[in-house]
Amino acid sequence: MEKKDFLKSTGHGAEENHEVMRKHDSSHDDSHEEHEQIIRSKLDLTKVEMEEAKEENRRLKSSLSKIKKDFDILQTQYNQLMVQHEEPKKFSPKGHRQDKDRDKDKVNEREELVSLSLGRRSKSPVPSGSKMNKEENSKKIVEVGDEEKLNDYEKGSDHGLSVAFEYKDLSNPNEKFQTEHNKETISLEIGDTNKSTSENNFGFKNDEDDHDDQEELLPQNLVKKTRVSVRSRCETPTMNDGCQWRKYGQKIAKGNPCPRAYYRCTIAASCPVRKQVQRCSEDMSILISTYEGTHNHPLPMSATAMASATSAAASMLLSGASSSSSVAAADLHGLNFSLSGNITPKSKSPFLQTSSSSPSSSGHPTITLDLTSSSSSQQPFISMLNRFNSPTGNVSRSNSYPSTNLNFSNNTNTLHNWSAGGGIHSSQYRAPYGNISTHQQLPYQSIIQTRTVGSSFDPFGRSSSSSSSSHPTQTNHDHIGIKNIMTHQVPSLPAETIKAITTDPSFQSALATALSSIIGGGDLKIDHKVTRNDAEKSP
DNA sequence: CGAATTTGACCGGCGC
DNA sequence: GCGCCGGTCAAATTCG
Repeated sequence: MEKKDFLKSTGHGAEENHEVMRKHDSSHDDSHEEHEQIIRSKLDLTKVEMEEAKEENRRLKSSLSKIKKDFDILQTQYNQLMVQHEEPKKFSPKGHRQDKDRDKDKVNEREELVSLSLGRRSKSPVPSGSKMNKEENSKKIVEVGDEEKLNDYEKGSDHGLSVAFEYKDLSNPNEKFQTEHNKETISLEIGDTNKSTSENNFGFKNDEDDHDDQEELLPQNLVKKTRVSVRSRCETPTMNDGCQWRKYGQKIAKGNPCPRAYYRCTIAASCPVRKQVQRCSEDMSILISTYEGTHNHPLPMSATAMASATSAAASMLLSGASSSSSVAAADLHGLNFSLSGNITPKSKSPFLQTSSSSPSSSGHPTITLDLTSSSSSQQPFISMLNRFNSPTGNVSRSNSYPSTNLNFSNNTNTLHNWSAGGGIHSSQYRAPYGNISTHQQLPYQSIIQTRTVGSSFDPFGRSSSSSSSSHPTQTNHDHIGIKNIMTHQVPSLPAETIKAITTDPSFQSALATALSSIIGGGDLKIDHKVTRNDAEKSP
């Protein structure tokens, strides 16, 4: 495409050159040589430009192929997990074949739209240990849920990937021993949200009813909804996060002269997701966007990137809330994820001091992604992710609810990249919302399942385990394995969990890919749709 | 003219 | 019970 345009333009330039030549021939024979020289220099210049364009095209091609490759890898991993997760339930050869076909179809459908599920749900107050034997608990497991069960749960609406981080209080000496001597692993569950009695589900809610049902049924619904607050330097009124929002209110909040704007997701009429946007009273250049609720519809690819980050943040918050009072920090290649497992006001950080003016301080468990930067570098967010060198570990708490700060502060001004980037009308900006669960995770509802082998994650909810490589189609373990994740104390597990996730090359790759779509100004319109319904409809 | 935004009114939760 | 405050509603207004 670019090449074409370029050739077109250069061709046009050549014509002009010829015209110039003709003019000179007819009028000034004396200066003919001089003009010829000029034309030659022009031609040389054009050639150089052409070479540059070729080089640029080459770079773009390679980057595109890299993105494609990453996406393929993620797809493959997801397929593997889906097959794994269906296999235990399919005993007949027929069933197996159906799985294959279904898997095939899923690949095709996935190319249409990715429904990324990033919320966190807890299905039951019952400790997971009640259903799992100790052996299972002491192992890290990668559960691939039964799709039918999931369907029961999700009641036939659109489905996203469900990722669950489970944390278990390893009070059992044996289990402690394992945590101390074995590599920590993290349970990543996809799909089956019913199987486990306690799990954190990252998933789209399918509809408002589903959402409401959940709130009615769960004891933890007594606790306020979890929010993810994103602090970013942004000149525009709102951040471009990939979603469409409609403003429905504005208020001057106490303690902050800047008005707080209230937005509602308009991608789907019934989407319960809300967003609050407010400037920081201490630094007007900082925009605080707070997301609440879970989308009940597929997200555009550009919106899933932020969703990935915010879901990780939400998982940290909730895991942290369920852990002990120690503060855990994970330096993820410089992406500083810090969290505090305690809810004591003493753990407030300087960051939190600004929360009085932040929408996140309204009594909800809030996690903050600090994307503010100290410099005005315009490097892409991806670069930041790759560098991950933030030295600080901000921990924030708001009110009596756990609040976690994910400090993305680095040398880059990620805000500009994440924000509208100019040119996009505020009403059409793309917004980051993680599909964050709206329910508070109670400590006993979290489980960390450990095993002696590493496991891997990716932002799309896929997981793999080196011990579960029995699946014939599994091919990417080397790529996604989590390396040397050691744990010594239970309290540090949430941070370690995040570390495990974010140190995973595949995670970074996927995140970078997704973010690319945003940074690219939305030119990369890849709407991938993965809906279970569609998948099941296929033969 | 329809859609989006603005803005004052209203409601519910919470603390005193 | 009252007042404060955050959040939402909905009529009025603005915008494209």
